[in-house]
Amino acid sequence: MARRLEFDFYNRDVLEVAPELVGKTLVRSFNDGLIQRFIITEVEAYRGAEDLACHASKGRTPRTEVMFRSGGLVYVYLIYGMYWMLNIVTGETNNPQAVLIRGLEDCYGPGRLTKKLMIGKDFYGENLMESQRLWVEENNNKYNINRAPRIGVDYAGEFWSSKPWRFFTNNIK
DNA sequence: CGCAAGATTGGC
DNA sequence: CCAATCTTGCGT
Repeated sequence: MARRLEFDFYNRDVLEVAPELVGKTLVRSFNDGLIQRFIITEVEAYRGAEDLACHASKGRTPRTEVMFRSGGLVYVYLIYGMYWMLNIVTGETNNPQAVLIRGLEDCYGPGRLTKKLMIGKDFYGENLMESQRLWVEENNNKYNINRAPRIGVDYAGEFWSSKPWRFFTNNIK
């Protein structure tokens, strides 16, 4: 079994953490003992209060509060009344950042993968360094990383929506 | 307190 | 192309 990623991995700038999360293994453990592992294939970085595409640009609210904490926690929110978005908080305290998990091997789409992994509201604030039901493991295989603009953030204006803060690999399906 | 919009998806 | 579906943040 591979090593679980710890605090020092997450507590860095999101632009360092996000591309390194691609190729790592997301692990979901269920009550009945079933454990599922998926390689992360696509992510997006949301970086600080100044990033108008980042929810934290709205300030510290009940929803965005967890992003203001230190790295390694989970930020989940409901979009379009239907889909839960899974994010991993990064960076130091009071520097609101998060990585949106957009794709896993065999499962593309941020709304689809949370449905598949049964991740919802009750994962808000989950500690990936201690959780018994969700964490990320090291993966020593190397994958090439591609960069592209983030998806669905035109509302933030071209300056922010054009930043190449989506990271993905095509080594894996 | 009302309301418009949303880090999406699947169906027509 | 567009409806679904409901939380959130902001304006009144």
